[in-house]
Amino acid sequence: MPELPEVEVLGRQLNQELIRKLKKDKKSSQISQIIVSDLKLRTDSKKTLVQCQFPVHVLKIKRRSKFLIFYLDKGFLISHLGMSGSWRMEKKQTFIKKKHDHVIIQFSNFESWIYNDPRRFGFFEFSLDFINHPWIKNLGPEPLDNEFNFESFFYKIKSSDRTIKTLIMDAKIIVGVGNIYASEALFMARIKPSRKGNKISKVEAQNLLKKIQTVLLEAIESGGSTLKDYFQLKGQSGSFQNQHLVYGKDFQPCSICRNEIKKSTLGGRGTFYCDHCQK
DNA sequence: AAATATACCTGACTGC
DNA sequence: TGCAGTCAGGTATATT
Repeated sequence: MPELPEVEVLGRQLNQELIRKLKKDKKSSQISQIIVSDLKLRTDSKKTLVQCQFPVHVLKIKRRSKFLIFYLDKGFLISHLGMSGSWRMEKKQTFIKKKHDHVIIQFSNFESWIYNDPRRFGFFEFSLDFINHPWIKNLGPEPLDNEFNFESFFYKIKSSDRTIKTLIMDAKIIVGVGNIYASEALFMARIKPSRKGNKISKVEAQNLLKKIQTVLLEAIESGGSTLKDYFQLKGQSGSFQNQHLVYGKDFQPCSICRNEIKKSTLGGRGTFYCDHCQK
């Protein structure tokens, strides 16, 4: 499900919730325990959690790439939603458990944050140092970072024989762009997804970066895209799916030229584009 | 070096 | 109704 905008929205909501907790009383941001189901996610969460000393306070929650990082007073919780993960909150100690609840963060005031993930492609680990965590340390730059280095981005593109869509979905080159927003940004930039990186001009790359940033920001504004599994903290859907221009629109008319939107496969992923508008 | 396949999973949907 | 096959917002690794 979740690409940068969806994770960002969730992170902001969790952080807001944390601020609300902190206003109430200090103890409400204190985690008393974390309960993990026996079914493994991508990795064995339990193995890493034995290092976590309870109780522990949550200080803030931030997104890095498609990961949510919970900053604790000692260490970090690192969460990734995979394809079908979601977080929800429960106010009461005795809440109704749902199928595929895999992680329960229980606070000292008995409120909980629960991670649910049918497909279990998600990821949840405790780590003393997230910067050097194997899944974090090789990540490329954030597209919405003011310090984003365009020259370095363009160098990686122009020196590659790979298709531009796989390049912008490569987290070593730029993080947060998944299968939906890659198709959307390329359409907005009028670039065919199958173009090779070394055939992209500097001006095109500049424009593409701008469109990536635009589409991500707009999606955040809309609360993300909800196709099926993505929900916000209190179960709300995002609405950006209503603004998709090409993703999932094969056989439908292009919003610009009215020719049929096409679907192909690149890097094993469904890819949507307008053959007429995108060069 | 890059494209492809495989692996990790469940669930929704299609066609017979 | 059931059963097989396909596909899905991700990512790492192995193989061609």
